[in-house]
Amino acid sequence: MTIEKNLAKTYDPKDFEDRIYEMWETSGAFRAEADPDKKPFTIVMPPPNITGQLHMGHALDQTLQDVLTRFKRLQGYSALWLPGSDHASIATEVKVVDRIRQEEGLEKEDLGREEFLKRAWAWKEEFGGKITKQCRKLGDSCDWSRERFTMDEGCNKAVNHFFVKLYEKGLIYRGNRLINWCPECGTSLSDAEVEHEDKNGMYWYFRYPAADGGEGVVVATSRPETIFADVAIAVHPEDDRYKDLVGKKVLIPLLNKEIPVIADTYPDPEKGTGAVKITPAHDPNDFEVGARHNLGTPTCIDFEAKMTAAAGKYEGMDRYECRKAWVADLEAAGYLVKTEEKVIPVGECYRCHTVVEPMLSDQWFVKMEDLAKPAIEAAKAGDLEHVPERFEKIYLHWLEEIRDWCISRQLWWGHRIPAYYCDDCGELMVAEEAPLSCSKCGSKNIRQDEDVLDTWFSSALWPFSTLGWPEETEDLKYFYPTDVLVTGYDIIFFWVVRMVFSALETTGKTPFKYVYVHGLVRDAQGRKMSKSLGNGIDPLEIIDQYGADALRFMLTTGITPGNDMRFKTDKLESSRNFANKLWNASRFTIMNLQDEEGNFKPMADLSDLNAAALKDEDKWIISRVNDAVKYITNTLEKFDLALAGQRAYDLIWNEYCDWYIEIVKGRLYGEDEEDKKVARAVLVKVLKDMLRLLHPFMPYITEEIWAYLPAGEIKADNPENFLIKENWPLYDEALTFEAEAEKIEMAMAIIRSIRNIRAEADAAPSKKLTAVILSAEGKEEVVKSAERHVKKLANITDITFIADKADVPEEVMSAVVAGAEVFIPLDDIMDYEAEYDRLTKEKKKLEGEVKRVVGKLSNEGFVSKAPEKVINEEKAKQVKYEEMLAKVIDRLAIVEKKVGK
RNA sequence: GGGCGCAUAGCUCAGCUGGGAGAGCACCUGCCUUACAAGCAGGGGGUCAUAGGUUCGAGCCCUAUUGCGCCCACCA
Repeated sequence: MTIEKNLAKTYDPKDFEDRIYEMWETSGAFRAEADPDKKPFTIVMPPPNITGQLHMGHALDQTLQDVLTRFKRLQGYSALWLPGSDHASIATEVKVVDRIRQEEGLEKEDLGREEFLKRAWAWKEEFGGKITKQCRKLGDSCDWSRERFTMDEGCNKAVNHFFVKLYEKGLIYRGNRLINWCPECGTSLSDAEVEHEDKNGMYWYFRYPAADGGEGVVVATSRPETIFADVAIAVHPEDDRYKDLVGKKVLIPLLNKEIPVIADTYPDPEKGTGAVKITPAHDPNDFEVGARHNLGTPTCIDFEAKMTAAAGKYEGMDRYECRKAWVADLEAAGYLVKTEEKVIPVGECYRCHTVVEPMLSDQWFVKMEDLAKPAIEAAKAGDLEHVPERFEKIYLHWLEEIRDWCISRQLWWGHRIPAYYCDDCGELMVAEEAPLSCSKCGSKNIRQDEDVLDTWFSSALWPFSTLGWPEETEDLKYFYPTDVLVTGYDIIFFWVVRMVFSALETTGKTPFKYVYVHGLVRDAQGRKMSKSLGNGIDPLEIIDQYGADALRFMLTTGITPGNDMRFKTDKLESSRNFANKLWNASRFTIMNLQDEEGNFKPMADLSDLNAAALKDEDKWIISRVNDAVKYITNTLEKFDLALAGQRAYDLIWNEYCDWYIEIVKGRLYGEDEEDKKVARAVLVKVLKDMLRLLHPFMPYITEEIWAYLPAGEIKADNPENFLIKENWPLYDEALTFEAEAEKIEMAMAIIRSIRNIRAEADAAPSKKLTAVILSAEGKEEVVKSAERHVKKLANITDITFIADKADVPEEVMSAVVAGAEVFIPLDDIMDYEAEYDRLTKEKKKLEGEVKRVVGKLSNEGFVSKAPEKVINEEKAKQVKYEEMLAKVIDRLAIVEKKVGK
């Protein structure tokens, strides 16, 4: 491969992003091995659904993971980011059913289970890999050689093993219970899969006349269509209004069926009429009451949400149509006492948003109480930490309130439940492998349970099933438990909670130490991105337009942990511009390293910084880098990526580009050959450190630039020299050069003040000026050291340093900085009005500062109670501001005369 | 019914354990200065939602209030 000598003129991420990704991948840079010489760092990727397209949520989620992985990899960890995808039982089945309907005009039942599954697998082969290909565009540095699928052989084995284990411990059971049923999807749902929404609804108050001809009782209901399955009316035992009715019978209106009035503590006398109709088959509370009183469980709604024969003439009607007709009939017959409009919380299927029907049905359940307890304790003991902390509350609350988990689904696509029934004797067998004959009667007529498992049952095992569990593999020993799980707050219940209790049950350890929770990416108006709104933004289009690095930087620096973010293009543009800035600064640096042939010129040896002939600005920028190293490392360790990224931005743009490069230009274009070697060496050293620091955020551009720098001895075909495998810079106390930094900061202050004077006095930047600088006592040397920089960066031809106020020339504009006073003679274009305005403004500002500081220091309470350090700082400020203020007032007196005020 | 988050510059948001209010974008002025106009230099702009409280000191801690948003909850 031939290498251009310098970077392309313009930054165009399309030129290199794909090429670099391929280079990383083929060279095995993402591969992580169980290396005993290194410490492990592990993240398992939340597996995207095979049905999905990569959306902004993935982009955020994955970029966060990639930043952490790359950071740890640079730090020398054996960093494993394990990718994969999820079979997404319901979602995929729906898609495949749709496809078969459209392409073949068939329903899944027409095909039969086996044929259907063939289609589903074909679908997976065809589209399942799409999303992982899209991940590569983002720059995800995951170990693709370990890519897994929640329904692959290993995962299936883990699922069966886990199921059998729980069954044998009595933690999985089969039961006939009320479950959440989605009539549209035709399957049961877990509690987590039901979304609650407040809807405008109605209470209907109906009279249930007494069987003996009395008035009976009035009952409120929001679901009149369930009346057909009423088995009793319940009242509170201490409710005096109904005392006489208890034990008697009332009639279901119109049906004239007798049901008893029972006493139970469930009804709340304050609510409704205090009397409640009991419909055990269609309401969870009623189910409990019914069970307590042995009332039976008649049904009036079927699995398609249609009325059963119990509804008489309404049989076959949709539940809501029936409601309308039935209420009308009741009203006509005079049973409707009143209605009341009311907001009613309704449970909906999280997939299709059909209103869920509580249905009595045979299902498999995980008994949660014993599993939840250790998961609660782990969080309380700190074995599991949520970032930000507040999400622990959500996690705990859910676990504390948890009810048994319904895990069977009436679907075909998924892990089939490893339970078998003997057709002859009805024996139930649960086993990892299908039994050949009945363990009880020996019959060969064995039939596997028809249902599949909740998708999340297999996802729950993801952190260890992907590493080989239930086998005790080397990988499992080395990489497990994982370090951090990165995910959105929206799936804490679905997934995080279940991973934790599953892991504690099987491996005895929390599956990860940290749960790093992020928010949602919303559109520019703050709305949730959704298919129905059509406001989703395709990450691939953004990458195409701005480059993956810009997108990544925007996503990772635009967030506050745990909070939602808005997707704004201005932030994206600013990220792209930042990449461009880095590109150009690098181009400048490389250009100055090379001779005409493009060979690198000699550079000073910086291995011993104290021995090297470093100038103030060299030491200053080295200090700044060192400071950034500390800050960025610390913030990344705390998962505060945004702060880390912003510090890198400041370092590169404000410190390196705006100041260091501008200062160092004079030396690069100068005569001192030895000093040029130093300048070049520092330029590269600092650039390389910056590239390392930025690499986790912007991996492509940093890797591309790296390949053009000397002494990585970058050969694009030598993977050992890739930036991705470099070392993270280390903070070094010895690299803080305070004295030199003070000098550079003085120069910067003086330069800024002169530029300000220029702007105020309309003196063009190209106009050459001279300056007179008066040093404060003790600051002479520091001020003098600014000469070279001020001349160069403020376009000053000559500077006179004075120590006596008497030497200040007559016709000047002036500015006060801490430790010095700057005077610019502007004889021909002197603008005293501007000068007057400026000084007045400056005076006001300083007066404010002085007032505040003096106020503080004259406050008895402050002086006696504030820490000494703070007091000393305030005292120093007082001296500084008073000195500056005095100077400004002096100047102002002179200028006032000039303008005649 | 329970819980949580947010309210800071025109916009989007930072602001770590309380100690001189910041960034990006937008805006105004001047610059094609030999890395970069996706740029450079300079500048304007904030009673940190409201009211109390704690403290020598509050954007930050406590209480209450208002507004917006989110989550949980077995829906008579």
